[in-house]
Amino acid sequence: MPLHNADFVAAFEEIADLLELQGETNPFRIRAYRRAARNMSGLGRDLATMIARNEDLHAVGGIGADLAAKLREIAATGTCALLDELRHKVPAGLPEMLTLPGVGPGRARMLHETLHIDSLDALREAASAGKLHAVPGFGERLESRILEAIDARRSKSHRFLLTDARQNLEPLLGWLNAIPETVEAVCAGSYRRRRETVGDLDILVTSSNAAAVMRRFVLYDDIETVLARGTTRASVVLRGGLQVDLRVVAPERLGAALVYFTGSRAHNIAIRRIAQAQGMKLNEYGVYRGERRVAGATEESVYRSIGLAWVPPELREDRGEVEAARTGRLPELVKLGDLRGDLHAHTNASDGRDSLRDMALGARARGLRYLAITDHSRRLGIAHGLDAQRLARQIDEIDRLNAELDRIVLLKGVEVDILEDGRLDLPDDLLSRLDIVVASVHSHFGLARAKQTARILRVLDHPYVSILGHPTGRLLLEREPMALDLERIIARAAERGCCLELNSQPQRLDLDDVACRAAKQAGVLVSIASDAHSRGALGNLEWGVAQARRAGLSKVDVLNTRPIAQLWPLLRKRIADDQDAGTIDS
DNA sequence: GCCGTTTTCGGCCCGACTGTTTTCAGTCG
Repeated sequence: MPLHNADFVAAFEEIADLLELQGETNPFRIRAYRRAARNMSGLGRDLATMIARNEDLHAVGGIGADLAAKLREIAATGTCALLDELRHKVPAGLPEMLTLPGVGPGRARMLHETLHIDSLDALREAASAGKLHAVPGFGERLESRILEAIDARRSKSHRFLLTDARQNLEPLLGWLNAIPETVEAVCAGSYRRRRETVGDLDILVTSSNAAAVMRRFVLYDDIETVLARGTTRASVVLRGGLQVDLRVVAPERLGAALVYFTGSRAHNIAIRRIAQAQGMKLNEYGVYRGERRVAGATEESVYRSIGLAWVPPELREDRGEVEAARTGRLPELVKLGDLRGDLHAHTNASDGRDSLRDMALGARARGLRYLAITDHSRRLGIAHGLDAQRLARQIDEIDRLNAELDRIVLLKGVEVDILEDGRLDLPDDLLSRLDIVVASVHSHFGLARAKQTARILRVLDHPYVSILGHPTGRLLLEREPMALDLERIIARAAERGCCLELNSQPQRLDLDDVACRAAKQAGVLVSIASDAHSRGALGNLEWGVAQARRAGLSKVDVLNTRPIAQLWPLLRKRIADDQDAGTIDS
């Protein structure tokens, strides 16, 4: 049973947690495991394969001889001696206590030593019996906060889709900007980096009167709990369960504060080390050489002062962007305005809400020059999928509309279902009449990895498939991605000239940023597609573009940045290749 | 435990806030 990158990451994270709980005195040893885990999770290559091929793991970053040996041990046995030993030493149940606010390794250890608490249940019981506040380092307030956190944990998930975050964010920014003492309120944090889900909102307010802003902030109607409140910083929880961290800074420090508050933590650490190496100090107030402040008003000034180009927020994950910023090799990221069209949309012929015409006009209103109509195929009964006759009629209808409409072209397409064995849900002679075929999985998500991979590889080999739709089938916060060997799929897509979709529905964002980066490196074009089921949902493209930017994609890496004339050969390339090879009749 | 414009040994990001304390450790971002 080959392990996945997530398994190696989990093992190292667990080692780090257990080392902390065990009272490891060298914090840098713990940090080494966490850093290696983070690098592995953003790798975009299959670690088990790298290990099997005896490749140099040093390239992952943060992995030396010792950690490399542990990875090989884990690959071979599923675990390693150190992990086993630590699990034996540290009571099970202590690691999950680390996830509670206010409980770190020190207090978790203390709880176990004094009250023999070794699970959340035991902790809850002790807290509600009032036994906690007698423990050194604990008091009544911490006791009740822990109790609340355990109960809240049971009812709420703690990450949010970007769209849900935005619904909370916009009115709150409005409220903050309406405070007279506010110069400007802006969003930072993982939302600004457009991570696919966010755990909280980080908001930065510039003002020369922090106290006044703080007083007004905590009066915001939607606040359920105030977790912390200081002179320049506060944390609250909104009614929907979303945490908001607010920071007030002087206007002339906005740049440094934005860098600091946008993160990621890993990126911040990386750039602070660079500052330090040059004899400077970087914090949320500015860049300092000795006592002298040399930068901080703008983000550009902060990066420039330590010899870096400004890094777009989406790239700030310490995945190579710092080195790229140092050497002038940052990619020019794709922008929403670069998209010339959209290659995945539905109408009311299947499960969409709007008509062909409305979808066409909606796309045109957004400045798009083409829109592929890709309704579902017959197999997806629940979506009223099209059979051969209905699809043939839709093709004629699109021809009529195209003759009538200007400044927008509809492409004739389908989102054809991938059957369990990798065959498609519509006959080849019909698919051959279409401009574009998006093939997607909507069933049998649970196949074993080898079988699922073979299923998808078969699809990529199909002569009429232009794009693999939402390749992993994941639904954020709901459904895990299918078990797939993405490295092989990307390699095959490259070989066959097939494109991969970055589905822009905020609950999909599929492929993710790491896989899109791997696709780019393999030379596979990515289709940023709305998968809109209504005219309004064409706006999904914004979310997809953000993930593409996180992946470091440029305009040239994205299929649908091309004008329509350049699109045809890319959609039909493999048919041409196969015709050249004589495998298909002209 | 990693790693090197400085270093093969000695560094390893930096500051705010809380709670429990009477000066600071632990936690968090």
